[in-house]
Amino acid sequence: MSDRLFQKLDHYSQLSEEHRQALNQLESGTIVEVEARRDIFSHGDRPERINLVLQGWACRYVTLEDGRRQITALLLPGDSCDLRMYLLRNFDHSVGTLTTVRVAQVRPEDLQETLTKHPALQKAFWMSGLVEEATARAWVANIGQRAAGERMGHLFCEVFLRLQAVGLTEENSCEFPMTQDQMADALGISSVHVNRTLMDLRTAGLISLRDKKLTIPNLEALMAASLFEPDYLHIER
Amino acid sequence: MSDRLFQKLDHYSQLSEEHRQALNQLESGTIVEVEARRDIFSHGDRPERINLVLQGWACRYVTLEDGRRQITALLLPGDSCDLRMYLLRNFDHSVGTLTTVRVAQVRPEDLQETLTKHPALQKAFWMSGLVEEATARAWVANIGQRAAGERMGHLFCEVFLRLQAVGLTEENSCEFPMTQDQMADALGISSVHVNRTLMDLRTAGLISLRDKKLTIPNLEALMAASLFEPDYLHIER
DNA sequence: CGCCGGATTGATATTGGTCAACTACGGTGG
DNA sequence: CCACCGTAGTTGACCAATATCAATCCGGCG
Repeated sequence: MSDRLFQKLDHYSQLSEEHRQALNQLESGTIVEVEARRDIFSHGDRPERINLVLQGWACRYVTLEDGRRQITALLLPGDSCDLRMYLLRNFDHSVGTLTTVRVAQVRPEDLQETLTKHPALQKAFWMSGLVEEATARAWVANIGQRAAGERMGHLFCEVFLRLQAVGLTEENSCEFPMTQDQMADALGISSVHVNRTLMDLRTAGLISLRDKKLTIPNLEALMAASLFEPDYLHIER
Repeated sequence: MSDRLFQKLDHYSQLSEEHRQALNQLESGTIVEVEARRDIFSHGDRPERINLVLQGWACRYVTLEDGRRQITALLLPGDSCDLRMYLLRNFDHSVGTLTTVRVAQVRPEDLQETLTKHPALQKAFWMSGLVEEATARAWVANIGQRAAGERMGHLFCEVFLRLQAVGLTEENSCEFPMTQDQMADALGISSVHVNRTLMDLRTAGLISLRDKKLTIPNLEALMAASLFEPDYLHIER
């Protein structure tokens, strides 16, 4: 009974207890536990079920023929791996776990039915798709224009705000279970450089990161240092 | 009477003459000509009308406070600037023209009505949204992992295939009206480096580009050199 | 003719990548 | 209990890609 999805959607559209029930209903079907570093689905697969992340972190990623890998999005609790994708013949990217992940598998028809019955949910899901698209564009700008330190800071800000929106932060800290290798794949820099950049942010007092726990003593400061503008997340309510 | 939108959507969903009529109908309302280097809409604006590109090139872009700019997507004839966005309160990015652009402005209600009447169109529009999202992810991977030459080659391949899908290529060439500064903003490299990288591709015989006209003597070769995989475009039919 | 935007080129500075070693630490089998 | 191993993190030395700065060139146009 995790409720992250409800919390997230509630930012996009005014939701009621009834909607919460409907979502819980959806999530209460098949629940699967996937261990870390496994694919939830892979490039080329045919979409069949819709996977909702209940717990743990996953990511979208693309691999080039020669093995280079780019993580293109993080999937946190409350996110959907493949909402809407069942229209496509094949997935054009993969989704893999970063930690152990618990997903709810939903049949597209069931989701469809729920959405038809609840227009507010329909709107909320629709908006969450828009936000995902906006986030992808923000990542393009992040990787294309920002220097390593800003880039990493931007990622930390995004993660913190997204986790906050689903109630997974404390005062000024949250879980951050990615390894430095994974961060390298997400930021488009080498893992050695991730390590050094991390040091810089630490010695600048902007963050601390130990034992998979991220602390941001002054979020405003980190946002300023990273030129982070939160509007693309559309967390408004 | 440009028909690019119809040609594009016809790749996503089996369309008929009737659908073509419906689309022409939609596009026949307000038509606006926007000169080069103007915004069609700007970051922070409230979405009101839906803009369809009939002719010319535009782009989505984000600017950082200090002036750095990243182009996050190209909008070619047949593309929509802001389909679906009217759900959002404010735009989180801007759309600007690269050349003189002719756009059709459609009221969301009119589009909605057409889509309700024609499920095949609804599906096609839906898919075009998915493709746009997939393209954004491809750009993340492109900028994050590829070296300058591959990156530029990837862009050329994408543009060529997208223009081909709407009937805007000849044998092995197409228009390519971007300046080197604009390419720099799209690829996340400096304009000087764009120039040198372009030289490399030219001397490697992979492309020629003169007077805004791009020629790709051997598309297979360019795709291989750029590690380009076309599946994210979902041009299947 | 003179100006201007874009393209081109050279010289030099930085950032970030690569390779390789070494540390820290938790888990596992003997 | 300890030797061993694997994963993740850290560090140093060196190298390659790309940025920056500054000229110069070129074609179109008032």
